[in-house]
Amino acid sequence: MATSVFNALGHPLRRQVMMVLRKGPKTSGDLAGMFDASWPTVSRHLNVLKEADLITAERKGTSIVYRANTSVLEDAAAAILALVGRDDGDDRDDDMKEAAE
Amino acid sequence: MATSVFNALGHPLRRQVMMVLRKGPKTSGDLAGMFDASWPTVSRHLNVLKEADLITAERKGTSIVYRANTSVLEDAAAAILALVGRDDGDDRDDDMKEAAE
DNA sequence: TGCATAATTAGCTTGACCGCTAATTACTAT
DNA sequence: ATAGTAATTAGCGGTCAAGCTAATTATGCA
Repeated sequence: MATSVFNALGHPLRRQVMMVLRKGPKTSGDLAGMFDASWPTVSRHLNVLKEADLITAERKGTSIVYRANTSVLEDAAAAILALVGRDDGDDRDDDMKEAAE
Repeated sequence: MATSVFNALGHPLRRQVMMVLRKGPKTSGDLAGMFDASWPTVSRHLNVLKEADLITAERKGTSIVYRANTSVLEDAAAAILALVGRDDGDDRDDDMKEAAE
């Protein structure tokens, strides 16, 4: 889960999409028109964000409306802060072998 | 900058390294011994983290000691929170064309 | 010097990502 | 049914990430 979110955010265009979407919903066409990339390219980036659950898609007549999913962003921020150690995590287990995600 | 940080965090093993390092410095050998991956593989992951400035490396005799760079993690968390819009960002500019990183 | 240990770099293979154009699906309206 | 607009999927070429083993560099010590 965290992996897909961070990978999704690991592309400038996708972060810019999130920037736009945080101010309100937009259709795929709206978003495609805002960037230099071709429409199909933007469309695939949107799909990456959707797979990471960072945005939701809803058909509205002939268009598809995208919305930001802020809760997942908050979770991601929390995951990073957990890495900082601010919460003084008491993870008494230093053996990471085959304990992957 | 944000791109490299998010991409670095977009791998489970690298996040686990950060988890370990937040509790204190470790040598490359220590870290390599904690995971299933081969030493060279771990070494390259460490390099990715270093390129993203998430960790620092310092030679200590025959070993190399790695330390977490918490400030970059905090910046990353802040970057995500900025995407959430909690700060009510007044970015009056919706034209993203050729304004990449 | 010469040997042993620590760690990285080199080289290779596999699989994924990114961007494009062209083709296809989905829906609306006439 | 047909045409038109919205959006995604298919397919292609190029590049980059991830894993391994083997080779190389760097340091410490007898």
